[in-house]
Amino acid sequence: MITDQRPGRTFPSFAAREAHSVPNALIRKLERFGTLGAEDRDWLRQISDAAYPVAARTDLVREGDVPEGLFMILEGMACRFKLRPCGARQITAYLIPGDFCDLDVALRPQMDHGISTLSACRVALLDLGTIRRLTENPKAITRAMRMATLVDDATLREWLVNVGSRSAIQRIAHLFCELLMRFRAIGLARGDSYELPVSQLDLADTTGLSTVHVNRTLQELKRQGLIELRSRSLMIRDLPGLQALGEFEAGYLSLGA
Amino acid sequence: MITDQRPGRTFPSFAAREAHSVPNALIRKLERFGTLGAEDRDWLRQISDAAYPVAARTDLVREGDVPEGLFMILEGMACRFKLRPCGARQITAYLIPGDFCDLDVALRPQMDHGISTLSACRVALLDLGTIRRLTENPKAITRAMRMATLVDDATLREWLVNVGSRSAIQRIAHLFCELLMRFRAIGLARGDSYELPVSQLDLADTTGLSTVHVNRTLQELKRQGLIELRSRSLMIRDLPGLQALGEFEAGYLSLGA
DNA sequence: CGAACTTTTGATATCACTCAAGGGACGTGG
DNA sequence: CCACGTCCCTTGAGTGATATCAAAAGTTCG
Repeated sequence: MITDQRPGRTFPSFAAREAHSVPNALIRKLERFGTLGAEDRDWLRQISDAAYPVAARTDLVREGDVPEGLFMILEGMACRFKLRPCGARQITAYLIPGDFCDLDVALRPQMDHGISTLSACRVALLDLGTIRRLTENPKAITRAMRMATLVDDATLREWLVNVGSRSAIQRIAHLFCELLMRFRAIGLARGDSYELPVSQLDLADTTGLSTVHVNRTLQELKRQGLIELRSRSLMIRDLPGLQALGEFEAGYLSLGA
Repeated sequence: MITDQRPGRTFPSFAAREAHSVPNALIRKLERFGTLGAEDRDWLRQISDAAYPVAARTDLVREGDVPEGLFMILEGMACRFKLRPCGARQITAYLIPGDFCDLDVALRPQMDHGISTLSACRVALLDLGTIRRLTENPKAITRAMRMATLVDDATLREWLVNVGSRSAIQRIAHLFCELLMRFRAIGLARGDSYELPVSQLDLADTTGLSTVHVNRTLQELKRQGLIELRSRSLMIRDLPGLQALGEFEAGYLSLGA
């Protein structure tokens, strides 16, 4: 077993690095879906500036809540999830910087799922009035946001395929490839590695596996020389190999662009 | 084994019965999300009238296609699906009368999944121009369609929970409950039963199980007195029991309304 | 009445789960 | 600076749910 954990966590440096790149995360993400005007970018920058910090493992919205607006994650990682009566949690999406929850919140009388931070985050909240204006009078930025939502939907379908029909090792391989591409797209990957502030329990609730089996599967991925994972920092050592194993095709993330 | 299959399929009578109720399926569905004007209803009726028949097991769109418009299912059942390199199919959604695929097609450069009929269907196609007009200048009907899309998303999340963390018997129980509610909502259920023109192979590709295990699980559901299933006609004998088993909560289908 | 598909059954294999316990790492308070 | 509690990760052993393989029986349709 290659454990070799460093003494300290990487969170502080993670946060420090993000402090500079993040005003861009949201903009970078949306610009992939079409050119934004200077006005649009200013507006997005204002949103970023108004963001506030939230501790790890904090609920932003709970299932059944009447939504107050649209959350945008500017730093850190969060997730959508559903809870089963027995207490089991299924994570249905990861939210990384630049991601937001659902342009159509204003139409939603109540949440059918919860949203919770996985790591410490910086989060902004767009109020319902702003969203209504955006959706009732669509402009360039609305279009970009709608395309981002299409990607989210496609990602959810990929996750269903993953969990519905792939083996444990394939599920994790696929997930790690997906996250690499998403972190790259917002400038938060260096080469083939990125910070993954997520516990093995979180991975288990994501992939529909038990924690024990996630642990063993991660070891197998390391043993095969496909990844390294220490201190919540993931390095992909053999990206083509990992992609082949997880049947990862990046198309769905960029909508073919 | 309680097989007791009737000599003929029920498709003909199914189609005949639908011929009357279907002009309403789309309208009934959208009216649950807000009052439509007479003009809106007329427009929907025109769409219904322009629908054409499609044979069972026919692809409407394939992954990678550039979408030509928005499909609406007016009779029969269809599905969204993804294919894995090995040929395995994961069904990611069932489309029943009144369902349609994605108001934002116009933004989608290519399909990330396929759509195929499961039974014989009547299908209408809205062209891209119409959709652009609809989305760029939202009106009552656009709002209703957006809400329908929110329900589709919520359903997809439920499916992920189903496949990601429930047992075989729970997955099928949950699915059958969901379909009952959806068929009821468009007037295609009689009491606690409905036509389910779907093979056990289709159910397997939906639930992430093998056909063999689907078969055995269906037998177990019958043995427990929860359902009857003959000639593609499903009768739920103990709805509360089936709901409890599948942890089915109808909320996500109606957005809490 | 034969071909293709679907459902059913039996036997065997395996992937992933559960239970149980030990070992790190980190934070806190004494 | 140490003692303690809490997470999180790791490991072992045993079990169980579901898959796979193979084949027969029923169904549909031309």
